[in-house]
Amino acid sequence: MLALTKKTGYGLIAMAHLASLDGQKVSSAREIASTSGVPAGLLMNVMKELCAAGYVESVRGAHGGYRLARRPDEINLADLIGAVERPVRLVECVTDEAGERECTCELMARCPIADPVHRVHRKLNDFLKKVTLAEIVEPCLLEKFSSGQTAG
Amino acid sequence: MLALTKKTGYGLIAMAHLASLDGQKVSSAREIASTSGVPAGLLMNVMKELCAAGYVESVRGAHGGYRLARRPDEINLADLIGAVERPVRLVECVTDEAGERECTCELMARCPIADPVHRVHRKLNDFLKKVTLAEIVEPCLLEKFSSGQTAG
DNA sequence: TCAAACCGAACCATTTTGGTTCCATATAAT
DNA sequence: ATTATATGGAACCAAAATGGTTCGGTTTGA
Repeated sequence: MLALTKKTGYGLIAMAHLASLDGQKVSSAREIASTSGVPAGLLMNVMKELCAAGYVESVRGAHGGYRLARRPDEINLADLIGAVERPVRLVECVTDEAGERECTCELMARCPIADPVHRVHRKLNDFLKKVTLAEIVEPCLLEKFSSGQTAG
Repeated sequence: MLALTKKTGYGLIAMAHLASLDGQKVSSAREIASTSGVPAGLLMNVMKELCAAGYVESVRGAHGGYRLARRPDEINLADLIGAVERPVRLVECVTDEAGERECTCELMARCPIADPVHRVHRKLNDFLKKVTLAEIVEPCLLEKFSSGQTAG
């Protein structure tokens, strides 16, 4: 459908939330969920994936939670998508993000559009790599500095 | 999954095929299917949709088939996607291609990322609008003019 | 009249998504 | 120690989307 999944959307919302925290503070998945209105159980799963992918750090046990593991401008949409949903793949016959063909699509031999479409795929990926969490999160940060830390 | 559906891929292949025909010649869905190795029944459906959307013209009856209804440089990927699959929609809360919100997403009121994500959606759409059939089809056209009409 | 082609509409199996639930482990507070 | 709260890991399921088929109808050239 050429759409992000809800998991990615929820992940973005959660990362935006975490970006609005200061210092080493953590926020639990349940907390993020209730603040943002996202289903808690699903968000828990997403957070685990974000953690496994190294975008957030977890603190276990009571008063635990998550915090960002990288600066927002070091996190881009393409990688984030790869962490919580299947990787971007404009067409089936391109599996790695560089757009190289590795598959054994039977159409490939006579497919008249493989090369140009792979080129488009690479351009799409470049585009997504340029979209950073920093710019998605920007209004949240503004809010953070103007309204004095009401989140949480 | 942020991927085109196979229908869109098949549609592109078919349009590329049609672009390689000269003049007012038509090619039947079955013919395109057997040439390109795409499942015939499904391609028939896709062709109907492309026809309904005005990208190809149909000639009914024996010796009928399809031909392009527009110049390849007047057909862009964003519109084509809209014709054969559900429209591009980076997130749920944006339904029209301009990226304006029209939905009534309950998260909207407290969603911290709606505006930036909509901005990204618009940029994605602009990108897809710039990808024309002409550039996807280019190698086919080269083949057409160099090897003297072997296709079909 | 017949066969080839489009037209319209169901119909179905598989895959993906969205979401829940359960159990195990870690840890702060009592 | 016990308990409440958290993550970690994995299975599980329903709903939606996709990929593909099929059937009956209409048009039209031979």
